[in-house]
Amino acid sequence: MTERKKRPTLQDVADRVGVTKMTVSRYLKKPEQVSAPLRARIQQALDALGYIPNKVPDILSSSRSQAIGLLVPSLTNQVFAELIRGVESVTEPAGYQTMLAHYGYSPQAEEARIATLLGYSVDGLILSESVHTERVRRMIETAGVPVVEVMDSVSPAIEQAIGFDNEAASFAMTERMIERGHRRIVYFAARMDARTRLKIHGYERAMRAHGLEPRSLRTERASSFTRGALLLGQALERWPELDGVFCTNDDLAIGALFECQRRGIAVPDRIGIAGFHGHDIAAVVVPRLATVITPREEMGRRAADSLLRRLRGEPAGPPVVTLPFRIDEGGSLRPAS
Amino acid sequence: MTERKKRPTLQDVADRVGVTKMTVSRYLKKPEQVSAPLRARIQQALDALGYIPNKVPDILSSSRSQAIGLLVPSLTNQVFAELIRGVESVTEPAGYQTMLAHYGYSPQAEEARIATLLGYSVDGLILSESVHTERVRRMIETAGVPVVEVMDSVSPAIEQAIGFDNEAASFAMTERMIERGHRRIVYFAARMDARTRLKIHGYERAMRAHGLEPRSLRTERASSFTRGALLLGQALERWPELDGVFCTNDDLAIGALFECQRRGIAVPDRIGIAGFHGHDIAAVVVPRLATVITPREEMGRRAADSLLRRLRGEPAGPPVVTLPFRIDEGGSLRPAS
DNA sequence: GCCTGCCCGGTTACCCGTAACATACTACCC
DNA sequence: GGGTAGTATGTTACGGGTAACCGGGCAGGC
Repeated sequence: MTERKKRPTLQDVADRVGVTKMTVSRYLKKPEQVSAPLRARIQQALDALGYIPNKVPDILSSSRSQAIGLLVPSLTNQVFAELIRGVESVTEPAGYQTMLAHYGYSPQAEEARIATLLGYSVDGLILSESVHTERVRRMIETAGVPVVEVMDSVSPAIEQAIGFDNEAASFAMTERMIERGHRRIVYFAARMDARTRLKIHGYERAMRAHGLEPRSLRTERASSFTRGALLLGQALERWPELDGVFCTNDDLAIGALFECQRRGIAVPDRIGIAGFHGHDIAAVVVPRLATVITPREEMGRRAADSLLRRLRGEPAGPPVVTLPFRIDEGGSLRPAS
Repeated sequence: MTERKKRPTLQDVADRVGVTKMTVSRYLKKPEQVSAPLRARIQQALDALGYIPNKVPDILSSSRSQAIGLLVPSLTNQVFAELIRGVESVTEPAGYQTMLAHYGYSPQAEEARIATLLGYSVDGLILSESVHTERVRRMIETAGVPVVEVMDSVSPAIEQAIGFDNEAASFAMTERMIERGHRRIVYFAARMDARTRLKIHGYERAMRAHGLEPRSLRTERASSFTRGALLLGQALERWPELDGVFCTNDDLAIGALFECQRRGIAVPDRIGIAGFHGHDIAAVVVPRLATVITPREEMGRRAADSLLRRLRGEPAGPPVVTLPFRIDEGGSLRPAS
């Protein structure tokens, strides 16, 4: 059991058939160029030895891996699961492998992941961030691989950004809450990344535009249902008269919603609650959660599409693509009068 | 912009310094073997060119990639996110790269993913399934890489299984529901994989042991909150007198719980609800969800640990490791009398 | 002065699949 | 029968980092 068996190579298969490995390689890639009798014998040898194709030598000599790297900050966040699905719906049919890496919202970790991916010779990168270390920009530049950034359409892109306008989305939802009669609205933020800052800015701009005072509660911890519940408690202590909560994502919002239930606070009569992203769960809680529905899967599709297009040598398209978002009021805001 | 700059190699760096690439390679791996003045000049050249280490040639010549493959059926499922975290908490400090692949519960897709990973010369594999195609077993055998299977501790393992007893866990929760006074309990299952079958079996065994009639509702669709809500509707139509629902995972259970809220059905008085896995959300819904808390992260840690150990040539340990589960009654079962 | 040993850098070969080119052989035409 | 085209296989070289081995120069001991 401990004798290490070397995995079979093309040469092993070739020896067994009595041809050169080139012929076997041809059979695998362009079978019609190999005579019928040989085809049968080669296939037999492949089966007998259990040959597993080895991409490494080809990557080495061609410097092309037929793989792209996809970086997401987190895997537990539903948003990125849907982004991944979008990317793979394009890369897979095209015969490209997607290498997934996550970096826990840390720019340093992102840098390390990118270095690793480039070490495997990925042909292109999709990043979920618009803020990067200087070394990231340099690496991408010297590696000469195409890059697309997703999730945001505001910050200046390395090459191309495909996303939506976080600031505008946040502004729009805040206005909607105000229209529905909510006034003393508190913003719940978790991790303070660039996108969160944009969203807070949108919220504050909308509040001020209506002569209202913005108030926000921030935590450095990761967002979660539990965290949303905790934040609601803190907010009520600090601003007992609050009548609206706008959360940076659905997790916090759902947590806040449950905490209201637990405390017997009527939603939306006493407090209106809104989330961000529009996940499955927003549609099933009672009352349904008001949320901003963002084009997560579409961003993935578009980004992958643009990347593959460029790998085929086609032009990159516009440097910024802004996809639309949509507001779903659910049942957690006061009804329109 | 369109001139493709080739990414710098060790040779380029060496030329710039006036040494051979071997010396540069040494500097990167064992700097103490290079004289101090050269060290400085090499570092300068590395910075100037922005050299990015290339793992591919080394993988080719050593057949070792310092990477392991981790296969999970789904990324949207919280369970696997935690499994991944457990694996990486071990592989990362050890300097191993984790290559993630998902296969949507399809054995054929699993086979394809494994072939791809082996094509990149991963040094070992962690699989989340105990049922595999014949070709999967053969590939792993001929590739000669160590494998660990997680999530289940019952089915015969390829080499080693680290998991928990799905059947026993399901049996235990069913008994608990019965103890709490629920009798006409319906089982909600989604995708019919091997683990689901084990869980159903545990449920049925417990029901029969108490002279109760097992009833289950199955759907081939993926489980989700929405699906849980739908199943509850169907179940009530078919068995209006049901007083308990045991779901194959928390998502379905939460969906069912909300549907009860929507219909004004009292939980747990009229209907008791239990889920499986013990995610974050189970603890925040009102009432808290009864659920089986499974050792997701620990399975990942143990599996990675065992795999790395074997890669260092140490013995594999027992072929089956059964980790404990725990039942959390939450508030969605009737109180103990 | 010569040998020993160390330090530090260079040389060589290897991993394996495939692009590009070369060659053998057949068939067919005028 | 010589030329041409086409088909089927072989030959060669390449990619880039590193293990294993080699060798020059210098210090220190006797």
